[in-house]
Amino acid sequence: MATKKGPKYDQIIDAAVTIIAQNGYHQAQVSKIAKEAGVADGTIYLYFKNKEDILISLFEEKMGTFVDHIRSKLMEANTIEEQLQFLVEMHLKQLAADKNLAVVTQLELRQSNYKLRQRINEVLKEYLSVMESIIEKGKASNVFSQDVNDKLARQMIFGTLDEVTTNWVMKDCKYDLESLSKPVFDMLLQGFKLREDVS
Amino acid sequence: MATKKGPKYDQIIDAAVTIIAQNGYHQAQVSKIAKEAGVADGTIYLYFKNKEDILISLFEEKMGTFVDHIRSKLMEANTIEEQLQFLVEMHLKQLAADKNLAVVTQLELRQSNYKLRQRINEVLKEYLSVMESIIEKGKASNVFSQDVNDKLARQMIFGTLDEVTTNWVMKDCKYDLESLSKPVFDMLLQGFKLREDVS
Amino acid sequence: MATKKGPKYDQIIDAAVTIIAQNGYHQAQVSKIAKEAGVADGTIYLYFKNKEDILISLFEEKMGTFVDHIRSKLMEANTIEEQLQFLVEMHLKQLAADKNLAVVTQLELRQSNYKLRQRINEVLKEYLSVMESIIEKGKASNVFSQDVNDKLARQMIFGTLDEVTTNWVMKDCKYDLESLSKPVFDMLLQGFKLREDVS
Amino acid sequence: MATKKGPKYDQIIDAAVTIIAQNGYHQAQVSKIAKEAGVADGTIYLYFKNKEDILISLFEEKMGTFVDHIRSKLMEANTIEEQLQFLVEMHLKQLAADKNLAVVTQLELRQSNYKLRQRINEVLKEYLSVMESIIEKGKASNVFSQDVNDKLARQMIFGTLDEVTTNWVMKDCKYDLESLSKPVFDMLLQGFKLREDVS
DNA sequence: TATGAATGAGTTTTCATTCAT
DNA sequence: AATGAATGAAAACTCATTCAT
Repeated sequence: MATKKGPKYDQIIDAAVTIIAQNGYHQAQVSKIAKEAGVADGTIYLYFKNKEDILISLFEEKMGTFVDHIRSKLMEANTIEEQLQFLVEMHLKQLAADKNLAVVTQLELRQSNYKLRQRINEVLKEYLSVMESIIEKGKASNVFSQDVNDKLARQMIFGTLDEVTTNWVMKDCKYDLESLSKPVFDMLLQGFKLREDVS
Repeated sequence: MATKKGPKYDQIIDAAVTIIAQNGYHQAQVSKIAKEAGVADGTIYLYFKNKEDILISLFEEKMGTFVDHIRSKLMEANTIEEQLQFLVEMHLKQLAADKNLAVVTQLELRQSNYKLRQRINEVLKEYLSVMESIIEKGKASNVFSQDVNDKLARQMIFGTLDEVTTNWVMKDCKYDLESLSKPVFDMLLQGFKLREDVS
Repeated sequence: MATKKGPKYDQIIDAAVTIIAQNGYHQAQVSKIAKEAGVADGTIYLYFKNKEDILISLFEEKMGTFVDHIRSKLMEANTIEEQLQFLVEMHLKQLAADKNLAVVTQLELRQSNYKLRQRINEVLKEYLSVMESIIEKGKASNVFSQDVNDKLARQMIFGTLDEVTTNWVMKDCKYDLESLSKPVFDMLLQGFKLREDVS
Repeated sequence: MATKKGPKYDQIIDAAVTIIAQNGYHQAQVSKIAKEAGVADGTIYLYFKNKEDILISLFEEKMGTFVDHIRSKLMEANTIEEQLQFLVEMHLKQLAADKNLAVVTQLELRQSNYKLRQRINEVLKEYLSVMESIIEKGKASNVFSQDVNDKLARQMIFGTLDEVTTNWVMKDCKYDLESLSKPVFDMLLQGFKLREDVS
């Protein structure tokens, strides 16, 4: 069984990111990943239960770091507005910083089967709860409108960030993604803010 | 070659929706689709060039109707706000009305390969341009803020609607999707509206 | 069943020669032949039992004419030598005159299955017996050596002519085939002639 | 890719000869060959790029041995006549000795497509050049007539041997092929020999 | 731990032939 | 006689996973 966390564990995950980004999900055979990682095919199975497990682990590892970075940045925020701002900034910044990873998470991993995608969604839940807690606090502190539906608001944040990033990846990462955080943040904030004059 | 548009053309497309929704993208063999459509395997190839062509045609046909319905509804709108409202309503309403189709477009077809997904994106472009023209008109008539970036706003609309619908599908369509149009519309509108007091 | 010999019968056979020469044996679908002949697919089956029957008939018709021409030319010959000479000349001349047919008989039809090739051999028998009768007469009139084995001599004639023609076809009929009849005839004649001094 | 030359490489080639001889070219499925060779279907593809590659390799391997044997026998020849005699003898002897192989090369492999047949012709070239060098030396040493055309003479040798062997195979190898080498050799030699009295 | 040769299940597509009109 | 839409059987090849060394 998978004796996780040798030095090769990380080698294999990084090789998977590289190979999937280069060849696409359906052309990322285990043997290619093994070769890129510099190990034998069989060795993969000492660290991962099966191919799906590589991809899930890849997502868990990378997403774990991703969320940790966001969370620690949020600690620095003094206001709800800043929390939302930092989240948007960090989301785009981190994906802009690792284009291979962006290609893999935004395009390639979505070609995976239903089962894998449900596991991915579970991993995402932690991130989504970070978003929801910002919404809740925003409403509690009367910065956001009470009319805002927590779950829908979270879906708007995630859906927008995801769509913005996917478009950037599909345009071959040719423009600056990070600089979009300010206008994206502005629109989201306006969408949630307390409205003086809602009919 | 594909002599499109007999009565069987539609039979096959509808069979494809049913089979993909029931079995998932990767378990939707041509022979299953043929059986569901009540034709022989080979007959499929009188109407479609290959399996990929079935899926592209499916998307084109259904998306065509989808956008047409939205467009004609938009004609009835008297204000920009109503246009955005009708678009959100019709988007959710139509997907709520055909759950099989929703499963196929939100989940299954995204497992397709890069090439098919790029064709899908081309088909989507027309819909996206409908969204962008609402943004443009909103800004031109000073209902929306000049600070709003057309493309980002469009990505927010689409990303939000897509995420909302995907979540609904992944929860097995258990709750009422259509009733979400009002709060979703509210958040989006707030996000774009002219702001009295932007810092 | 095949009501042979309408005007379309010949149209179809000629279409078959054209299509096979242009596309190769394995790319010569019945529907292509029908289209070239200007008839519907189903019409083919009013004149031929099946696809194989087209090819056999093609060979029979063309080979019949081929042998008839040779036979009538042989009537003009005054000596055994001339008979052999005329046979070689006519063989090469006729194939040189219809390159499509040469491609079909020398290359494409040989890709057919064992059964068809055996039928072709039966059709060839008549031609082969013409060759053998020349050998026999040559030996009877003491022009050819008694040591010559009838069947082997016939195989040498046919094998040589066939190989010479096949090489010409495989070189895209780029050189003059007919002019080879003199040297080919010379070699064959020498091979059979009475030898003054056989060791 | 084809990591040629394990013990299984030869097993598979021999299995292919057996299966093709028994079932015919078009009934020689990869799975049958694999079963006969005692390996899994997939194993075939560790040694051969595709099915065509099996057949090409089969021909190359067997033809290589075939020509090598002839060449080394020719070294023992003291005269041009003996060279021609040995070539004829060895050609017929080797095919007579492996009837399966004879069936495959004389009948079945000729049903292959144009591309494969052209590869086969390339492999044959080496053998044909052996024949041509005999012709050339025969003319140089004034044993053969200067009137003999090198290429045509080679075509006569090959065409004759090929036709003789094919007839034998089509008669189910029922008679003795090897014993035909003497009369065949005699006719060929006469065909090429210096003629005292050529008109 | 590590290797890598071997396994074998699974699916799209073509095309000769039919038959209702 | 003529049509042409519909039929349905049949086979090469890939690649995740195993296991003897």
